[in-house]
Amino acid sequence: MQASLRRVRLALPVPLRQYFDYEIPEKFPLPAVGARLRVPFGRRNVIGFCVAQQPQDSPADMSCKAISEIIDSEPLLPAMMWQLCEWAADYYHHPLGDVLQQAIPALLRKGEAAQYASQRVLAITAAGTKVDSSEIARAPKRQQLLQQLQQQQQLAIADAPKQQRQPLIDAGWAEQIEQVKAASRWRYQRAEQPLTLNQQQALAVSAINQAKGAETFLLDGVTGSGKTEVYLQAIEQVLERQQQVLVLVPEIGLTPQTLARFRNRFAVPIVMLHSALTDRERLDAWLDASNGSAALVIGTRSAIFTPFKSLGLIVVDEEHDLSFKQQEGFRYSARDLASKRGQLEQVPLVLGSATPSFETLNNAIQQRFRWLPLNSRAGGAQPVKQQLIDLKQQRMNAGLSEPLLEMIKNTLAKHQQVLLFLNRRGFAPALMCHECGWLASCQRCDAYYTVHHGIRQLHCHHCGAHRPIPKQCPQCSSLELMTQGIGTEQVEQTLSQLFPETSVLRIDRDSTRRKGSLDTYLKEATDNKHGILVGTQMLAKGHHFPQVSLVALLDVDGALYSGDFRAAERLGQLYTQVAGRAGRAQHQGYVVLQTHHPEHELLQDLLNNGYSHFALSAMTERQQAQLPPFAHLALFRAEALQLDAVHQALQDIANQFPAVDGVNVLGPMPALMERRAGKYRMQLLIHCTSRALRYQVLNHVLARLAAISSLKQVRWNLDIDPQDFS
DNA sequence: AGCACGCCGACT
DNA sequence: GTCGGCGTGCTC
Repeated sequence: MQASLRRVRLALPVPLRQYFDYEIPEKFPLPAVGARLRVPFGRRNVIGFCVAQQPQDSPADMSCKAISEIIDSEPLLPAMMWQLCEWAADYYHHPLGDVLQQAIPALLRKGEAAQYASQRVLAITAAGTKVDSSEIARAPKRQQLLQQLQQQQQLAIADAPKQQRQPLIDAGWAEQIEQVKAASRWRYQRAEQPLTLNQQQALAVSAINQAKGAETFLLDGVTGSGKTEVYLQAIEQVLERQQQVLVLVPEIGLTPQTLARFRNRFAVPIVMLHSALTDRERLDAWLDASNGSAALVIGTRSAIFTPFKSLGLIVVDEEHDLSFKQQEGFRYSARDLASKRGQLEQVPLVLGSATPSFETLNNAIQQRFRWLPLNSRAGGAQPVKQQLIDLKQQRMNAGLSEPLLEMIKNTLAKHQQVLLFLNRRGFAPALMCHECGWLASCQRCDAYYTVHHGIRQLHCHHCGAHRPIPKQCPQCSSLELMTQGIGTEQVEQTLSQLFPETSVLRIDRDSTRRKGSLDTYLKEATDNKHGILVGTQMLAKGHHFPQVSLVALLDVDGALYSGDFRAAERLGQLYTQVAGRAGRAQHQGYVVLQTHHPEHELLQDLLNNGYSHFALSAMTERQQAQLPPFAHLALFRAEALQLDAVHQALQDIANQFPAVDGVNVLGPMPALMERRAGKYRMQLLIHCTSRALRYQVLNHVLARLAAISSLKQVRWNLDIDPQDFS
């Protein structure tokens, strides 16, 4: 019968919503569910995970290829991680094979054994143990090495120079052997005394420590209120119990300073997972966490998939940060997966932010999360003074109003720093003909070219196309071409001219393209080497410049009237984070906002009543409009060279949706940028009143898509809980 | 997603 | 004459 077929079902690392069955030749044992296998797939070899042994429904008349290798004799991942991946594949309606692939380090994806690399070590032999080291007293270096070996049994090759070790090897006292690092144990040790907590901090620490099982906490604290100290003291208690801790931080927040803060406090093995690691270092870190050698793991988004031997606490710092959501392929939210992981492992989760996302705030309001507010600023820092500058009727100089220039002048006179934000890099966002109004636009996108003065080029920020700046209008041949709008490059240039005595530093994607230059610039900025800092959002996150006392957002109008319903939330977060950068030290801080709409209600609310109040009002609007977090969205995106193919494919998807109360299908509609890199882009928005409904209806629809031929003409994907509608 | 096959423009 | 551009189709 079918059960006699020696077959396995595999989840392969391809974005296809199906499994693949393979024969197991007699010479192999049946692989364990969860083990990796190497198999031929099309014209190449891939590594997949076994999801079922001897699948009963494998069609006997279908011929299957044979596997080529069983890599793991037992499941690669602990049961908990396997469950998390299965849950994620299900929740995000994403193929399990692709989820598993993203959940493991690159070397494991390539079929490497889940082991430390073997290292050559110098080990003492039986003869070497017995020999009296004074025999070679005339060669003191060698004698010292021998004594070291007699005490420690072995040494890394790097610690034993060839000139000294070779004679010992020749004498038969020592030998070089290949050795695999073993799991190590640690004992909790505090390196530095904790700070004294204020009442709210103490309350927060004790609430977290008394958590039963999988409780989630929102640590809601303004900048400077001492969130980190709460993390540290909550972590300490977990480490004391010999349990491990996972800390997730935003992409940009993983700085040497972050690490230093933890290192200084705890004398335990700490592992950092950041983008600069080699594949080998990543696997070693993964193993350290998995076998318990690491006490603390600090990492960005993908660190949520790190297996632990004994996890005791998860912390997500700056939980509102967008970098926790992966924006391509498997579009998971590490923050939301952290919540699921907390439930699976029955450990508490701490979400920290000065500006919580509306999703998290709503969960706190609904009492699904326990709300721990911290609202007193530590160290008695003065509150910043806020100012709205109405740009209507103002004379402007490269995006800078006269009142703002005056404030910059005053700040520089006091030898304090100025921080300016403008979310547009380049010199100007467009080039226009003064005679006929022609605008230089990208051939492949629905977008204008951005003018970059420094490199004398027009750049399309959407497809990367570039060309020289034309001298003449191609439409009317006029020579009067002028730039339109302001970018960071222009602000930098103008400020350098206006304040020739002051060093102006620009920090954006263009100025920091060289590896390591961001760190260098940030260090220079911290050391007060530049009076004025101009940058994009990149400059807003997690950096503290003690000498900054004036911060300004040069143009916030785009966020007030944007097509994206989350724009106001983001502005509120940016403004609040940025305001926290002003005057954390002893001097009075100022934060300035330039706008043409000073009367805008949300803006007034934000300035007069603070982020929490602003968030509650903005959330009322969301509730009235039935938008997240009061509804649950999914977004199908599709692109292709022919517009009608894209439209047809999405229309066919839309037609699969049953008419159900609580499910609304909106579209197909053009994407915010309908044409990008030569392709037409459209989207289909699915709006549901509950998660459960969304889950069911998408399962129903996705099962039917394989039969739809129009989908083969386009590239499409599905985004659950989309954060961005471009 | 790869990877190959397959058909049209600028090079040795 | 080919190298290579990426459009199209397939993967147990």
